[in-house]
Amino acid sequence: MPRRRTLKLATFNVNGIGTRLPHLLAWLAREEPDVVALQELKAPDGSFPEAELEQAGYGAIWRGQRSWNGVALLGRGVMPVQSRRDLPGDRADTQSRYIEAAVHGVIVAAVYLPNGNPQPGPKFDYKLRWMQRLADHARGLVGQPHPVAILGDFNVIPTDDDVYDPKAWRKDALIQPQVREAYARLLAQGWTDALRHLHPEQAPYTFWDYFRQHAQRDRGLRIDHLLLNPVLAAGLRRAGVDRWVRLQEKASDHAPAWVEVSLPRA
DNA sequence: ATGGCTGGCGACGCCAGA
Repeated sequence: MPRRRTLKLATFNVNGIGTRLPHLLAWLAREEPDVVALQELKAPDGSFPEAELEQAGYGAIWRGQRSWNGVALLGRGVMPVQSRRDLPGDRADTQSRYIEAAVHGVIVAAVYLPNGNPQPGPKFDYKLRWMQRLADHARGLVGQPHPVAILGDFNVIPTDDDVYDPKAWRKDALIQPQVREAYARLLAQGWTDALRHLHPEQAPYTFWDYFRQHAQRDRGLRIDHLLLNPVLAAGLRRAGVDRWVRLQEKASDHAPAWVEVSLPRA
């Protein structure tokens, strides 16, 4: 048997890197993930806290945007080697929602799917087109002989088990049948939804809105997902959500979600 | 059934989030 190594991959929608930097640093120090996908930086490229993350031991690449969106990839002790900073399929799309790199021997895509509200409407149409573009690109990744992960905020509630009250969200873009079908078609390429796979009865939520103390009462949604191709899924060991981050003062409305995988040593 | 909260922007209230 070849020697193996364990890697922890995580995704975290920070809802503003400026406001959330202390939370991010505290979480990195406590949980020590090896690879991190960040979403909703809500900051231009020049405002990314490169030095603070380097001080914390992480190399980073990012694609920011003023006010909205923005994604990044972090590598513990290494600099991610960027392979893409755009999702193919629409040259006119300028929103910062995709970045891809090799990190610790894994090809990792950080994604921030469009919210899609209100639906129906142009924003919902954009969401569906974006999901189709993601599926087209992912088809070329899933069968790679290397480990590949797609990590991020998908803005998709996959099933009624992934929301505290499906009725309360029935008109929302995140739960619409077309969106669920698009997500199911993506998975059918051969991706493993890691949280669902290891928690088939009740997968943990990853988002709780700011209303009515929903975080404290665990009335949430599972919309941040970690998709693994078959090579990587073969080494899947554990998966979870660091809900303690969501319960901090001034927290993001999302918590970090993570997987632990065992890989052959290169 | 509705409105509840938060961040960014830029200067008081608005847009967007999910």
